[in-house]
Amino acid sequence: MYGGEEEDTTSASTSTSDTTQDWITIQDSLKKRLITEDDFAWKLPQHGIKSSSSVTFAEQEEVLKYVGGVDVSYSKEEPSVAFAILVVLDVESLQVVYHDFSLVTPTVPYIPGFLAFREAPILLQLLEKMKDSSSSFYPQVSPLLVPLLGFGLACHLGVLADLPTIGIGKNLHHVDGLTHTGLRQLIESKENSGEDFVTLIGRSGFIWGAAMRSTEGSVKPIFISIGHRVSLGTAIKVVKLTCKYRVPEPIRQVRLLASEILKLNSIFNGLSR
DNA sequence: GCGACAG
DNA sequence: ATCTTGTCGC
Repeated sequence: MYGGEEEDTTSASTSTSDTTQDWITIQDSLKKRLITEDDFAWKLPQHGIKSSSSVTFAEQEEVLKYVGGVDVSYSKEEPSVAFAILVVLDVESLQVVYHDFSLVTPTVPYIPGFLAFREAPILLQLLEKMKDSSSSFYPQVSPLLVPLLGFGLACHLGVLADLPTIGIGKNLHHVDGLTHTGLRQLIESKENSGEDFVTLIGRSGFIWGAAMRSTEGSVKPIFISIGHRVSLGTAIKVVKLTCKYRVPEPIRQVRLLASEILKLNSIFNGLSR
């Protein structure tokens, strides 16, 4: 695409390029494969209760043990350098039991609304590499740091990897009538409901997700949305299990590893000039 | 009117 | 996204 075919960035963005048109088509086909209810073999771990005496068949079901965290981090100084990172945490100890990363050169541009086309393929590679190696730590579910969106990275990667995923946002996006003040009012009206989360329903009636106070002391909520193969109710329970601080541990740990890797990379660059 | 609009 | 030290507070 050369002269005269550039995207109009000055006026209202009603124009869409050929690539984004293709992406919309792909997105629509992935949407059809999205499963919005619980569809997995494991059950949530029992909290505290340990019956050593009576072990029934029901109790021998697979229990959730490994929760994944993925991220793509970009080097500021070197635009051709990025890292895709995967960690897996043991849900009981919240310790990292597996980590892997790959150096990637971003080729797909970042276009708002289409982040998944840039990041899902490289994250999928890490998951498939892990699956191919028959690692016993392969995640049973993975939260991803994404805001509440209709069909974002969490859904996109979930479908591609056929992995149960959960969307985690740190901020509220003003869509479908959801506003900061509206949320504030909703929280106040539900203050004595005994729940530590509120369900976010848009003007259209669509359930976008939930806002949850993830830690006792935290004022600012996190925003939980459906990814693939996990219902909102289950998503909330899984997130609660992994919240030591406001941001769920799998995401916090993958971000910590990301900053370490970027730091080392920048030191390495510094030595060679 | 301006800014913000996942990274 | 990426860049950041110390500092305040529980």
